Amino acid sequence: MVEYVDDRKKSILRAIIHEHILTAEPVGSRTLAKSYKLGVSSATIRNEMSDLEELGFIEQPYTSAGRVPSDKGYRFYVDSLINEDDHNDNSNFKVDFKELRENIQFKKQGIQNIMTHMARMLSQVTHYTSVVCGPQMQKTRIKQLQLMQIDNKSALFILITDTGLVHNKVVKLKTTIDIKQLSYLNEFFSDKLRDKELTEVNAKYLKELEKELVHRIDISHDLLEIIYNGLTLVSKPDDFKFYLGGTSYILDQPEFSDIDTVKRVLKILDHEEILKDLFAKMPNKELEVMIGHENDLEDMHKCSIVFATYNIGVKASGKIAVIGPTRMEYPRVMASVNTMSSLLSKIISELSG
Amino acid sequence: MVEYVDDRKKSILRAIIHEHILTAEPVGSRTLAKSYKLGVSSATIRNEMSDLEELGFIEQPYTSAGRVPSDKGYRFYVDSLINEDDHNDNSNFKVDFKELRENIQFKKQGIQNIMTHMARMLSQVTHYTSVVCGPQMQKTRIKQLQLMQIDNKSALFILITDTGLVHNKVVKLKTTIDIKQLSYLNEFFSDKLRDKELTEVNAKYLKELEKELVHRIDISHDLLEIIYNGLTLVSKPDDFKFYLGGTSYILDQPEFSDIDTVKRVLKILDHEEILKDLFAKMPNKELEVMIGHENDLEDMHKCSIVFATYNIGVKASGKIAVIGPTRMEYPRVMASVNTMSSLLSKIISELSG
DNA sequence: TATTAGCACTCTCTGCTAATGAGTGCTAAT
DNA sequence: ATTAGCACTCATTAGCAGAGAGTGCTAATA
Repeated sequence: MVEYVDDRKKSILRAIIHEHILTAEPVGSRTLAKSYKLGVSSATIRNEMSDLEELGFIEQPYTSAGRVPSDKGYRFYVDSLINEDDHNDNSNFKVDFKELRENIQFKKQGIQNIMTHMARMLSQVTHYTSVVCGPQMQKTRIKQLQLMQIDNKSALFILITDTGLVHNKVVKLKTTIDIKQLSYLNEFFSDKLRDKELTEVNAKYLKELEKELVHRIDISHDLLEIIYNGLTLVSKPDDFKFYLGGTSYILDQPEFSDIDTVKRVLKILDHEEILKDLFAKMPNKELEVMIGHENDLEDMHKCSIVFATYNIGVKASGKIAVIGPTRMEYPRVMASVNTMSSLLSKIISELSG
Repeated sequence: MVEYVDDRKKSILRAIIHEHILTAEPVGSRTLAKSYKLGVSSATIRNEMSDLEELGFIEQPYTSAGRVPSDKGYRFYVDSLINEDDHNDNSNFKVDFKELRENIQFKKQGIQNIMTHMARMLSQVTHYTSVVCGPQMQKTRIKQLQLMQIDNKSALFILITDTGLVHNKVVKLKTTIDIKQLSYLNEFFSDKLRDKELTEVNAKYLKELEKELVHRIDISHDLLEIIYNGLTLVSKPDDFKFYLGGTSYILDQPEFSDIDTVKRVLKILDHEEILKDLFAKMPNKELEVMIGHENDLEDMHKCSIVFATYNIGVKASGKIAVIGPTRMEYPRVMASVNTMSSLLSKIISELSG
C-alpha cells in the first residue's frame, strides 16, 4: 500500500496533468519520458503511475490506455503542486488590464453595465465561460431616500444606500399630489428612515409609520407600499442577478464535443434558479476552486469552477466565477479570477465613493 | 418549364414542409402519400416534387434522397401558405400569458429586468433562442433633469425623458458643493434643457451654456461634462443592449447536432457587435421573418429569425426576435413573437405613463 | 534494492467491404 | 393524367482485420 507522495511522484503527477491539459488525451509513460526531463525511463514512470493510480490521483479510461487525472488528482495539484511553478502566465493579460479598467470606469455607468462588461472581459481573458453575480447586500443602510415629482400623479422614488448604489422606481399614485405634500413626505421619510438598515424597515415598522402619517395625509398607504417594495427589492437576500460571458467557449473544449454534455451545461447556465443554488453553496472565501464532482450538480460533474468573492466595503459582496472543464489551466485562471475580483471590488467601491 | 403553382403543388409543398418540420429528415413521396390525405399516389407526388424542385422550393441533399424545403420554399410557405391554416397553435400559450403579464408588471422594476424577463419568457414559450433588444431612443425629449446632493463632493444626476425612462448617475465633483449652488444649478438646467430633444443638446450647445455659467459658479465644466455624458449615453443611436433567453434551445435542434455549426451560432450570440449589425439591418416592420440566407451572416445561414418591432409611443422603438433553425414552426413562432411584442409595447408604455 | 529493457497482451481506432434500405426516375399500362 | 412496377443510386450500418499506443510483468542490471 502506497501512502507517502514523494517528490518524484509529485513531478510525475504534475507532468501528467500538464500534458493532459495540453492535449486533452490520456497520457502514456513513453510520452512523459520523452517530453519531460524526469531523468527516469518509461518503465519507472509506469511503476510510479501504477502507484498514483492506486492513490486515486489518476485513472485509466480503459485497460491499457494512458492515464487521465482524476478529480482527486486535480485537487491535489491545486492544493499542493501549483504554488511552486508558473505564476508568470498572467503576464500576457496584464497588458489589456489598464485599458480594461479605463474602459469600465469611464464609458460604462450603472452597476448592470459594469457587471456585463466584467463578465465579458473575464471570459475573454480566460477563454472560458464566466459568470458574474450581482452584489448582495448585507447590513446595508439607507443613506438617502427621496421622492421627486414627475407630474401630478406620479413621482420618482430614489433610494441611495451607504454602499453608494442607487435604485429608482417610478411611482404611480391613485390620487394627485402637490409639491407641499411631497416635500412634507420627503422630510418625514428622511427623518424616519435615514441610517436604518434595510432589513430593519420591515412590514411591521412601516405599519407604524403609516399610523403616524394617516391623520396628516391621505395617500400614505399607496406610498408606503411602494417604499416597502423598493426596499425589499434592494435587500432581498437571495435575489441576485447573473451576468454571463463567453458562453460559447465551452464548445471549444474537446471534452464537450458531445452535444448532449454541452446541452446539459448550457441548460444550467440558462436557468438562474439553478445557478442561484450553485452559487449559494459556495463558501465566502476569497478564491476557491470546485473540481468536478465537488459541485452538487450532476450535469456539471465534468466542469470545474474557479470563483472569487468581491466586496464592497463590508456591506455587500458578490461572486465572480469561471466555468471550464476539469482539465482547466488552473494557475492561469486562478490568477485571472483573483485579479478581476479585486479589480471589481475597487471599481465598485470607487463608484460608491 | 413549370411556372404556375397550382393548388395541388401548394398542398404538397405544405405537406413536405410540415413533415420536415416534424421529423427534420428529408421527406419522400411514399411518406407523403401515406400520412397526408392528398388523394394521389406516390408516383404522382414524385412528379409534382420534381416540378417543385425545378421551381427551387425543395431540394435533394443527394441524388435519390427525399426532398428538403429550400429557403425559397420556406419563404413561399411563410408568404402564401400560412394564413390559410393553423393559427390555433398559440392557444396553449395564452394560459401563462396573464400570469406573465402580472409577473413582469409587479415584481420587476427597471427596464433591464423587464427585458431580461421578457427574453426568458419568449424563449420559454417558443422553445427557441430569443433576443430582446433594448429600446432605442429617437426624438426623445428631456422631461426633467435634476441634481440631488449625496454628500458635499458628490451628487446624483437624474434624467427623465418623455418616454418615462429614468437614468441616473452618481457624479463626483472636484470641488465641494452646497445646497444653494445645487438648487441654482437645478433651476438653471431645468430652465435651459427641459423639453429639448436629446440630440439637440450637443457639445456645442453645452459650450454656450458653460459660458453663461462660468462667471457665476466655478464647477461648471465638471458638471457640464457629466451632463453631456449622461445625455449621449441615453441617446446614442447605435447603443442598445441585448438580452438573451434560452440559448441552449438551439442544441435541441437536430440540424445543430454538429458541434461546429452550433459553435458558430453561439459565437454570434456572444458578440454584441455582430448582433448589433444584424439587428441594424432589420427593417422596422411590425413582424418579419428572415429565412436562412436572407441574413448576411455566413454562420447563420442555417437559421431563421422571426422578429418584431415594439414601440414606446412614437418616441422610441426596439426589437424582439426568435432565432431557430430554418426548419422552424413559423406559424406558432410568428404568433408568439407578435403577441409578445405588443405586450412589451404595452408594458413599457404603461411604465412610462 | 531500485531501475530498466524487453515482450506479450489488451483495447481503441481506422479503413475496408458488403449488405441494407429508402427514395428516385423512367417506362409502360390504365 | 395517373399509377404500378422496376432498375438504379447512394447514404448508412455492421462486421472484420490490421495498426498502434500503452500497459503489466519478468528478468537482467547497477
